[in-house]
Order: sequence, then structure tokens, then C-alpha cells
Amino acid sequence: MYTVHEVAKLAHTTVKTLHHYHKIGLLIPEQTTEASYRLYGKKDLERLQQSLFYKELDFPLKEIKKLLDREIDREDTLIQQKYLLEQKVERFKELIKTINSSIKNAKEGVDLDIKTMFKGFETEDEWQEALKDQNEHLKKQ
Amino acid sequence: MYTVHEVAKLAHTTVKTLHHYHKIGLLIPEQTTEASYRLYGKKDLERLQQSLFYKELDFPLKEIKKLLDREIDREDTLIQQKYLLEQKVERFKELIKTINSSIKNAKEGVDLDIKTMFKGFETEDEWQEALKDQNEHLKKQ
DNA sequence: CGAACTTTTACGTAGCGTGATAGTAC
DNA sequence: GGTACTATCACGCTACGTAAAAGTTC
Repeated sequence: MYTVHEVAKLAHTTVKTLHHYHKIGLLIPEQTTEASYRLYGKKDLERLQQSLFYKELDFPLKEIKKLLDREIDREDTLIQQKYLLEQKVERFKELIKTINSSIKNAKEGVDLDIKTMFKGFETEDEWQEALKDQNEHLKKQ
Repeated sequence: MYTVHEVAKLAHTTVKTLHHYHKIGLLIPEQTTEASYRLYGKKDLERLQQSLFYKELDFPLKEIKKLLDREIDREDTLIQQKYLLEQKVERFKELIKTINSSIKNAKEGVDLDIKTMFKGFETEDEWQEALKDQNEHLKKQ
């Protein structure tokens, strides 16, 4: 069992964040003491971990809650999260490419064409679509 | 010259976002028509591009404005942004590693030790520190 | 003339941060 | 009994979303 402070330190987040997650029902501590001190167990830490992964993927907390509440299977969820993180790495690599093009053109004083300027951002929405498809996929299974 | 809608489409953002950036002074269109329609030029698009890069790096808009207002040199800024994006890719790779460990342990039904569970998140703050150092570094130049 | 833009104004929302005040553990 | 926690309000802030009403362009 871990106190708020301990969990915050372990997960590199803040006490206030844990309070917030408690309030919105995203992460309810396994136990509370008589003085209503929050006590988190192993399962709570696992759920927090998965929440943080989703957060890195820019999922809104409400959706994270939904996803974890109907949690099909921890392993499946982890596999999906891994896939999404890999997608994100690809997007970032695209952005780096775009920067390289921009640097090159800045150096040469040439104007970069506009489509190229925003390459890698474009994937933002398409990528959101891909996310939905992914979720649809999971639901159907 | 591009209208709000055109810019929004090009940069894969929204009209409202451009309004907001105008309002806070982050991106003021080069021209406005008689009917006060916003018209964005090439310079504006470049500034928007850099803003979006910083946004991907989780910089608050206020700081982005500051950074771009004192813009030392577009090229230098791009190089710094590239470096920071690469850092971020590394963090994400760490997270993927963490997921792999978690999947493995989920498979074997073994409990993962807690420090490992949050590896990759830990860099969040340390990474923020690194950011500050970077900025300090730039300021001193 | 209609369809697709555009404007400003205004209120709503998410995800916490930041005190303030007060109780609690050791 | 002091120090370091903990709790619950409550208000503030950022970065927009989401209408709502009205003008504009082609």
C-alpha cells in the first residue's frame, strides 16, 4: 500500500493529479484509512500506468476511464498502446524530416513549398482516424 | 496571401486556433482586408510552423510567443527544435520498452517491479530540466 | 441570389496548479 | 510537540470548442 505522495513520486506525477483522478473516478484508491487518507495498491498502480500511457497518446481522461473500465485484458491494452506509441514515434520522425528540409531551405535562403512545411502535422488528424479504426477493431473482437 | 480557412487546412489546425493565436498575439496576420478578413503571408506560415513544433514539444503558448518574438535566427531555432524532438523520440522509445516489459510480465503473470513500471515517465521532469538547461544555454550565446 | 465563407462576442470545457484552512501521523 | 504529511474546498489558468448573430465574397 502506497500513500498519495509515494505514488506521485513513483509515477512522476503530482499529488494534485491523483486527487483529480480520484475525483473524476479515473483512479480510485483501493483503500482509505479512517482519516480518509488514500492508500493505493498494486492494481491501482497498474491502472495509473496505463492511464499515463494513454495520456502520452493525448487521450482525454474521460475516454481513458471508459477504456480502462471495460478493460478487456491488460495485455491486449498494452499491445494496443505499444502500437500507438510506435505510430507516434513515426510521426515525430516525420516532423524531424520536415525540420531538416526547413533547415536546408533556410540555409539556402530558398522558400520551402507549403505542403512540405507542415508534413508530419498532417498525420495528426489522419492519425486520429487511425485511432478510431483501431478502437473499432478492438470493439469488434 | 491565404485566408484563415486555407491556413487552417494547410497547417492541419482549426480556424478557431488561428483566431486564438491572433488574440494572444502569437500569430498576427500580415494583412487584413477592409472587412477585417485575416490574410496570412509566407512569414506568417513560417511562424505558425515553428509554433506548432514547439506545441508538439509541450511548450505553453506564452513561452512560444516569447521565443519567437526574440527569434534570434530561424535556423538556430529549427536546430534546437530538432534536438528537442529527437529527445522526445528517445523518451517514447523508453516508454515502448517499458510496455514490452509490462507485456512480458502480464503474460507470465508475474508482478513487475514498480520502478520499471514507470520508466520513461521519469524522464518527464528530468527532461524538463534538460529543456531549461538548453534554453539557458541558448540565452547565454 | 444562395452557398460558403468571414467576423466578433460569449459562454463552456478539460486538466490540473495554487493557495487556504484544518486535521493527522510519528 | 514539531515536522511532514494528509484532507477538502475553492478559485485561477490555459487552450481552445462550440454555438450565436451578423456581415461578406463569388
